[in-house]
Amino acid sequence: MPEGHTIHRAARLQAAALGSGPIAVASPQGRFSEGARLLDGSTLEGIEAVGKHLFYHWDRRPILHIHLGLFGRFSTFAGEAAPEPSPNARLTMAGDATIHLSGPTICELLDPLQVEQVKERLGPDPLDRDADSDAFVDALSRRSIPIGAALLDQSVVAGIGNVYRAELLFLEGIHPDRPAHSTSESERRRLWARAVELMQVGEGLGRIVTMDPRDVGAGSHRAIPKRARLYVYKRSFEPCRRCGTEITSWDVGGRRIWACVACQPS
DNA sequence: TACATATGATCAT
DNA sequence: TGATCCTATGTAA
Repeated sequence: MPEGHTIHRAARLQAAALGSGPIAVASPQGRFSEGARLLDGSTLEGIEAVGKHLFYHWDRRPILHIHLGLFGRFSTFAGEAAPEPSPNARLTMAGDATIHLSGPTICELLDPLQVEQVKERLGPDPLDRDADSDAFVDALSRRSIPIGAALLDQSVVAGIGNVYRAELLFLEGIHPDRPAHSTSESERRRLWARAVELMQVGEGLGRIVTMDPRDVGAGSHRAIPKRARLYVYKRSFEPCRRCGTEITSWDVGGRRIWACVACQPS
């Protein structure tokens, strides 16, 4: 279930869990056997997250590039013996902890130049402390596509996916069909600030929670019932949590989006 | 058992 | 715009 927050969290937790010793790398499924052989027994120098991409840096080995896509998943086993990996496991890494990877869109080895080329295609990442928010604001001002589509374009902003785009546009009161360049500069700046805020929450919790506690009732995010974490995503025909208007959904940029057209006027 | 669905992205037309 | 790749899960049959 990967938007950028999942990826950054994985980088942080996996680096800590795997430890600094040699890592046994294998590919039970076989489609990454060659790469696994090359990495097997090497030590990990760090895991870098950029948008939805992960880069594993090893001691004198090529860089492992992973992108989970829609279906990719990690399973981490620490403190207990890891179970046999599923026959579909593309990659397993065993150090202090064991990690199984299945279903990634990308699992490949790259040299540093190729890594730079991947990064060059990405816009600023709200989870990057040094991100250039002006680049995001400028990119939106230059696009005539719907703002709902622009937020999914990873060259505009890296790490936002279908859940965050719908929730961000709700929270900022912006109709998803509005052309990106029709938004005001202050709307664009607020979108960025909100993305940073929401994705940091998501990184910390390991799931997407966008509701303001004031709209929920009280208590910590952990106490928020499953059904009450999001304002609009997948809530067709249900009442808006702010105004009661029925949530509607339609396609924007090739994906389903949900919105309250009363709170998000066109 | 089968089908629908999913927080993604690319490529062909 | 549509087809395609990748896997797991939940619901319907």
